[in-house]
Amino acid sequence: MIEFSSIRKEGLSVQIANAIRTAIIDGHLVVEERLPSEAELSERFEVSRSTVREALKRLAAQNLIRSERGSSGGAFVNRITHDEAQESLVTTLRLMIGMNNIAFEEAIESRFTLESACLGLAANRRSDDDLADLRAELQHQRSGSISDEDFCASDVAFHSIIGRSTGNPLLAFQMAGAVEAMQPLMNMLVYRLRDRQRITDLHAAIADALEAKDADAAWQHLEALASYTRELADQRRAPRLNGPKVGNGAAPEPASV
Amino acid sequence: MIEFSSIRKEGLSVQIANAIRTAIIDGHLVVEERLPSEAELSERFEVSRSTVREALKRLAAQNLIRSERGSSGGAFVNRITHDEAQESLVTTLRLMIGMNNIAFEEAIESRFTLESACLGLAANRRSDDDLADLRAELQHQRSGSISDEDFCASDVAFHSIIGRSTGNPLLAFQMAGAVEAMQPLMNMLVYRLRDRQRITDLHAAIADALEAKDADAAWQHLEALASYTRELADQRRAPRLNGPKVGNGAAPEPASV
DNA sequence: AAACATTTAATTGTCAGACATTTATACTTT
DNA sequence: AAAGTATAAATGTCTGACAATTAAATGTTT
Repeated sequence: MIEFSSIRKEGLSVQIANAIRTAIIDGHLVVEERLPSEAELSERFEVSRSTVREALKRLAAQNLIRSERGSSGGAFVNRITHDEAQESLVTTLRLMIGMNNIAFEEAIESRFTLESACLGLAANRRSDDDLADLRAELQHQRSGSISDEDFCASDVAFHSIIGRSTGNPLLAFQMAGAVEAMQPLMNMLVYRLRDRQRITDLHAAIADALEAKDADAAWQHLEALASYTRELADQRRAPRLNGPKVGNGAAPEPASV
Repeated sequence: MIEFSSIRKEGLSVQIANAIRTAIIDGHLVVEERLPSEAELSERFEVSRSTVREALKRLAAQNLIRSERGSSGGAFVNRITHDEAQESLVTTLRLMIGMNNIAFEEAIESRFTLESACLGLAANRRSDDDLADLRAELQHQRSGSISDEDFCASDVAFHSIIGRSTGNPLLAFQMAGAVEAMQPLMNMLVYRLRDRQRITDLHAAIADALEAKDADAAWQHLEALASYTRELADQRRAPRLNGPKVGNGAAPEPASV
């Protein structure tokens, strides 16, 4: 184990959390290594066990460590899973969108910009498996019986697969995170049946272009999809201007479609 | 305030944290709203104060809430600042890179792919202020006296400004996060003086292209920068194969396959 | 009456010690 | 040898107390 230097100002638990976090990120504590027990840490830092615990909870919330109970238990440096990382990414992006006056148009633009960058790579690299996955989602979307929620989920999946098709796990990660983070926004759009049809057709066109490894065509159809999304967003807003004032603004969900 | 439904399995503090987190993300608790005091929460959830505290610490670690002391203190739903969000993004990306076998090439590709997407927008939208900021960083990079660390920091700043030049705060956010997250990787590259010169020249070429609003030229120079970065990375690795064993071995680890 | 000082109340931060729960290991019994 | 049992070590939770901080109420002086 390493020596933690002593502590001075600001909340004790915060300082302890920072000390350990730094040790992890700087690599002094490697993945799966076990930290000293809470009792030992509290002696080492000369604080009570509760204080150490609060520090550990902070780190656990960031997925940096994981606590196991029992005789050979303790706190271990966590090998973060892809899912945990993605959840964390999504949370961060959503907070960023929700609390920093990000306009709907900006969010859409950011997402489609990222996706169009992915498309360039995906068109050259997509595997047959990727293509099959895309087709599977398309079929799902075409089945008229699925709910709005399922349609949106399938939409998220479709675009995540495009990210995956780049063959670059980091790009796939960012792409999937962005798409999922914006799902609540997309959910606000009313998907009438006709809209679904149009969207699914554009998805199909993109899949075709990827199959043909035709990046230009893929871009063109993605651009069409982006415009159409903006159009739907405008439609949803414009009529309201003359209509009755919207009660909440947050939860649209017009009764039934 | 809202009613929290009662709790059953899994760690109590985790459940409580989840309950409150959900309330925040779903908008039942709005920004700057004050949560009940720890004492009240512990009554409401029928757990001890320590348990509630650990839950709150978890949320605080995710920047979801902030605790203030004193008479009118308490836990408040946090309006996350841009910097906090970015720090969180950077941490997540770094964990993802460090713990999920992301190759150097993949990281570089992801970063330059994102940046090239930004360049297209930035070429049309960059303000004169953005341009001035880019020039300022260039001048800084040209002053031969700065340290390696400062050079890297300026490099990060330069590319973040490109993200900002898109005029899209969300893209800027993602771009800055990606660049900063990869700084440790870039730092591994030895920057000889000649390298710096070359890099700065390419930066200047990009800035010129942005000034001329010439997206194609900007892409071309960014591509050159990407290639050069890959080249440096290769140089750094290849000679080692015949040389003495590397002390640390933090990155490679092909030892056993 | 206004400015300043003091007390008070509410709230989070920390501490200490106890008990409950979980889990691996060592031991005992069959 | 296998199965069951005790044991020890660790985290999870509870309880109650005190310290530190802050805002507001209260009191005091000019």
